[in-house]
This record gives sequence, structure tokens and C-alpha cells, in this order.
Amino acid sequence: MIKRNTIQCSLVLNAVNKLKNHASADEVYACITNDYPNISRATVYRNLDKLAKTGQIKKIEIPGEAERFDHLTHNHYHIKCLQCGQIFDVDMPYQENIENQIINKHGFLFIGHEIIFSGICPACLKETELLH
Amino acid sequence: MIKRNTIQCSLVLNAVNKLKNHASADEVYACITNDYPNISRATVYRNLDKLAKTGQIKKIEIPGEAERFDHLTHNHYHIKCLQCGQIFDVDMPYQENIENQIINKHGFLFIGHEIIFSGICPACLKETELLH
DNA sequence: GTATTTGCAAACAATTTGCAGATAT
DNA sequence: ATATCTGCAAATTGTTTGCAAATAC
Repeated sequence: MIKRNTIQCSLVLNAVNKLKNHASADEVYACITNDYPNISRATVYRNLDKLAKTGQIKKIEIPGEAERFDHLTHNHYHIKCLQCGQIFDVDMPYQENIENQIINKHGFLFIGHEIIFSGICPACLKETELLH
Repeated sequence: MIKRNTIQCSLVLNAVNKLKNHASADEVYACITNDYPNISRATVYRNLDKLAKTGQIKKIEIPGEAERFDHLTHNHYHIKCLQCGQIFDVDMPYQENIENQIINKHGFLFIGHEIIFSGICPACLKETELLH
């Protein structure tokens, strides 16, 4: 698993950093093809995975959706707007000790956790208000 | 969205209740085809969705995986074993007030949340120990 | 020089959809 | 009687893979 510096890999990293908001592989691909139309989708996927593994970006897995990739690599939570489907960061302290609340009768080893909120984003709320 | 009582729908409900442990659509399909080989996969999917909407079963969405369906319909959390990939229930009180910890500067409406833990299940832990 | 990485196309898995015929009410 | 539901096959979506050629080191 040696790491080479390829043009494609930096293009992927730059795209994620530029897109910022939880870009999907497809959005990253589209972003790159603007300037570099010959890159392959497979290469984008492979590099997203590699960058996530080396911790340079963060893979966010949202149930029932395409994977997303985040330029913010620290632990944080997300909310999905049930109306527009967008994913947003949630400003809430990371629950380091949440696992202490578990009644671990069965002897699991707990390693980490994800919290995904659902709700309505401000823009969609506003839109709903306007309908009245 | 009227609801008819079809044989297929009760077959799906019974299969979920019988399988118990977070069955995937495919497992439900396989379970039914034992006794009723002509049912269509599409019908299984359609009825799983319908039953989830009417609250008779619970849809569990695990990131990066096929959807699963649970006979337990109350709110509860899950842990995914990173080794064997199985999903287990987590015995932990439902965090009714977790949303109070959010610094909601932007005016989101929070509706619900999911927590998915990751770790190693007892069986896999035991297996790892045996290797030494 | 050689092992990694790429691009392509094809494979894949999970799920959805269009449609004509079957069925519950 | 008729609107919903089913089965089938094809379509879709997101992602992975096999392989030969390209490239980084």
C-alpha cells in the first residue's frame, strides 16, 4: 500500500477541499472533469478511498445514499434535511463517553459511533412558511 | 395509499417477524421463496416499504449497506461488527434529549436521530483470542 | 526497472419502475 | 367494477473489478 503522488490523486484532494460540503463521488468527478476531462470515474473512487484511509479526507456514510466525502476530518455529526436531502454539519460536542451509557451485557467491544440527525433545514423551513 | 390484504404482504410481515435479526430484503425474499417460490423480489421490496410506512416493521438504514428490516418497532440503536458485518441491537436508553446539546445557530428543525456504533461482537472477539 | 496507478469497459449489488394481467374489496 | 397489487424484465444508481498500457519513483 505504497503511496505515489499522481496528478489524479491531488486533483481529487483539491476537488474535495474546494467543494467543501460533503461532496459525493459523482460531484467530485464532475468538478474535476471541468479542467481535466479524461479522468476516469474509477480513479476518482479509488483515490477517494485512499485519501480517506490516509486520513486526508473523511468518508461520511449516510444510510440509503451515495457516500460523501468531507474536507473536515475531525469527528462531528450530520443532519439530513428530509425535504431537500442535503447534508449539513451539526454543531454539537462529540460524545466521547456515549458508550458508557450502554448496558453491555454481551461483551461487545465498542470502537466508535455515528449520529445522523434528520430534520428540516432553514431554507426548506422558510420555503414551507411562504406557502401560507 | 389504500391498503389491501394480499397474501404476499402477510408473507413478508411473517418473514420479518420470523427472521427477527435485522433481515435484509434479500433474506426476507429467500425466506419466503422456500414456501412460496413464485413471489417476486419487487413485491417483497414494495411490501417491506409499505409495512415500514404503516409502522408494522422498522426500516433500519445502515450506511454503506443494504437496508434492513426489524420486527422491533420501538426506537433503539445498533452496532455493526467491523469483523463479521452483522448488526446487533444496543441496549441503551433512547436519548430523547440529545438534540438539546446542539448549538442550533442556524435554525434547523430537528426531527429524529439514529446512532450507529461500530465495534467487534463477542463471537468475533472470541475468535480473535483463539488465534493466540 | 518495476510496482503502482490509470482508463476503459464490463460486472456488480441493491433497488426501482413500466406495464399488462391478476386480485381484493 | 375498478383501483390496487403482482410478476416479470428491464432500467437505474452507486460502486467495484480485470486488464493492458502509462507512469512515478
